[in-house]
Amino acid sequence: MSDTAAKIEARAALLDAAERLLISTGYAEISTRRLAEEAGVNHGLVHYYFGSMDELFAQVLERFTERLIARQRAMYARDVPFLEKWRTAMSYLDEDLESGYQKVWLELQALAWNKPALRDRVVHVDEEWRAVVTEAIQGAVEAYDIDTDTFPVEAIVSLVATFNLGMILERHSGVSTGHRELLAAIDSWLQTLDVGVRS
Amino acid sequence: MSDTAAKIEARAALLDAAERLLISTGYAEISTRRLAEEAGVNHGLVHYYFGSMDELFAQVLERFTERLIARQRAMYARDVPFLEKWRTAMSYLDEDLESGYQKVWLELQALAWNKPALRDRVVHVDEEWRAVVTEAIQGAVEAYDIDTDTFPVEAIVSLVATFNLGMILERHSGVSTGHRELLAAIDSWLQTLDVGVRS
DNA sequence: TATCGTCTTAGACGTATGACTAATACGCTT
DNA sequence: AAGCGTATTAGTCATACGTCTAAGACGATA
Repeated sequence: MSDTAAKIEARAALLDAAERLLISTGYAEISTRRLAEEAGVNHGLVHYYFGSMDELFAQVLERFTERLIARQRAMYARDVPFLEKWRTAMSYLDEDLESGYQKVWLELQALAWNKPALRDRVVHVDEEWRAVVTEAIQGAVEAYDIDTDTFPVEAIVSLVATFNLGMILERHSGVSTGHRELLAAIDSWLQTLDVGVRS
Repeated sequence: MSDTAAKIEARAALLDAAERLLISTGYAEISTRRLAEEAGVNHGLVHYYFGSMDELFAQVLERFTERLIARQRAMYARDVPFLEKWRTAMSYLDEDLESGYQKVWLELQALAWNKPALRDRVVHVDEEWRAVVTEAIQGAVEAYDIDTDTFPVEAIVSLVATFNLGMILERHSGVSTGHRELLAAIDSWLQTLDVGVRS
């Protein structure tokens, strides 16, 4: 019925263009006209397909997130020690910085601070990530026999989620002081747990 | 010479208005005209006094930060156990959410992501906070005799700074899952250290 | 009281914006 | 090949924007 090749192409072109512009210039400087020009498409199509810029932005984030959540789940599903999974996850932090995903995510959060209608969409992305992290941490707690009396799983998950988010934010603001030291410290702590479990 | 009462008043009115608007609507929806209206001032004064909106925004953040850094230093200077200082610091997190400071800070970070000229100003604020936290953590490490072999002070500072930032960001995006549990876990861990030192 | 520099105002300029519309091109189906 | 529904286009509309300017009000100084 709908969804002809042409329609899909124009939609994708707009989403791709929005993704590029979010990464390079941020939401505040994206107008329908500029976006359409970047996409090589008539500026009327933005409203024709998406109804509003906000809807389009939300779809950019969701599309991008979908890819990475899939990658993350596949990575954590591997049958290797948690230490290795953790290291891979931390290397993804750098990848996702370079790919621009983190920028897209931050831009949409910033947009949602002032647009209640977008809040739920952004919260949902946060929840997806949290779910992935929770499974991973749950596995680590069991594998490494971590004591959860004073530090329950939910607290660990929250700590991991927030310090990751904090690092992402700091990096985009131009600060990375102590990140290397922090990650090194966590890594060596995990090493002791890993060695303990192997012996 | 300059700095007559009137000049100071108009400047302050603009800074106050910008602060309110940053908190309520975000930087993207603040035009010189809207700001001037909110301040009850002619719209030409924005450029007359500040030259640009960016400069004005930066001054809003710096003025606000100055107050809170002073408060924070005074608080940490008290002669009480670190545990109590920590609890006060965590209660400030809620205060600063309600006062709008965190919103102002986040808005300026978001603005700076796409305006390299603002970067240094925002980084400087981050550095001021980091300096305060570093002193506090340094004191805690000595008072509670914390082992810094695997977790050096710089790593601890980075952890505290990033997870705080992450919590602030999550709260503004409408997420607070696990925050209570995380803070409770840290608190009870600090309690064990505090008790250990008193005996 | 006259003067002078600063503060403040109103308004004009060209440009860009989001929202919308009417006309046209395209590509299926029949 | 004709017809029809969707995709696409160009263009209009009032509005708001940042920037700038020229004029006027104010208040301290002399």
